[in-house]
Amino acid sequence: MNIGDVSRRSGLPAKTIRYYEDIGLVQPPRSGNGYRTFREIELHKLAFLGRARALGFTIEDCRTLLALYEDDGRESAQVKNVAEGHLRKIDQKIAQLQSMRGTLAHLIEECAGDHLPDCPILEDLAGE
Amino acid sequence: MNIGDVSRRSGLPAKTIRYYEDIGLVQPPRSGNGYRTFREIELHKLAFLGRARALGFTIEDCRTLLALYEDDGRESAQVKNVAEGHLRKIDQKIAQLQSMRGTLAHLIEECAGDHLPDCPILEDLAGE
DNA sequence: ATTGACCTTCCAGTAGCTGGAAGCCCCATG
DNA sequence: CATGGGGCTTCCAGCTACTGGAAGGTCAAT
Repeated sequence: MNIGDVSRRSGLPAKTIRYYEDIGLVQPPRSGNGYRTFREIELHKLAFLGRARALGFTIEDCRTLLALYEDDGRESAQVKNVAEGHLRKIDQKIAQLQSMRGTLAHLIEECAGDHLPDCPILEDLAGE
Repeated sequence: MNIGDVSRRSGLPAKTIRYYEDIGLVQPPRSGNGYRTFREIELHKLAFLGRARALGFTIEDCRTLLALYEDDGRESAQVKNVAEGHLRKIDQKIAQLQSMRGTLAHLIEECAGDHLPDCPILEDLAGE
């Protein structure tokens, strides 16, 4: 399998796959012409990475999760720990965005949005 | 006012203030020794930027908002338009995060988090 | 032989800073 | 007057996770 096939089958852009090789997440062997050749195992890892990234895990988290996945001696507590840490980060981000959203939506409501220059949004940003 | 004073009064790190000068958001004049000298107007702009950034506006949005703020001929509709665009982006991010959160929280619930290797989180990432 | 779709590497850029090095400047103290 | 400490300067590199593009090699079909 060349990179294009893997890209199609994993849903990851070829550029991303090369990048993942660069940072050591996958190690596809090379064939005589220098092309990367992917086996099912690499495809599987890339699909794993794609799903983990889709859940918002950082690359470093992905590296950890992949290592745990391949470690038969792992304890599910280790995995859960990584996931819980990530969940907390997500919750923080949601809270921050919702706080911004609240302020912003309020300001937008107050703003006439007409042809006149008076604008409560700018007034707020200017500190009244 | 030197950069340290402005940093204290605006709450922005000195590094950030220099960066904002770099990208043309403020233009503090220089005194004989090469130091930036800030007047009230620059401090005011920086505080404006700090508030806009705290609401999550991008630097480019900030640039636009600052220009509108300084333009007496503006129409509040222009400001509202920028704010509404930003609100939509925030809503998209919140939705995405909440979707991730949902999946992740579900997986975490399923995971025993004990000393055994069996882990539904990893199973899900591996595609079952 | 040539075309076109692949593949390769390498460099640069994205957003918004942040850290650190090397080196002036200014004021206060001894 | 020398020295020390804090503040200021510039410049370069690094962070996250890719993405775009250039220059060039490879392969299969016509």
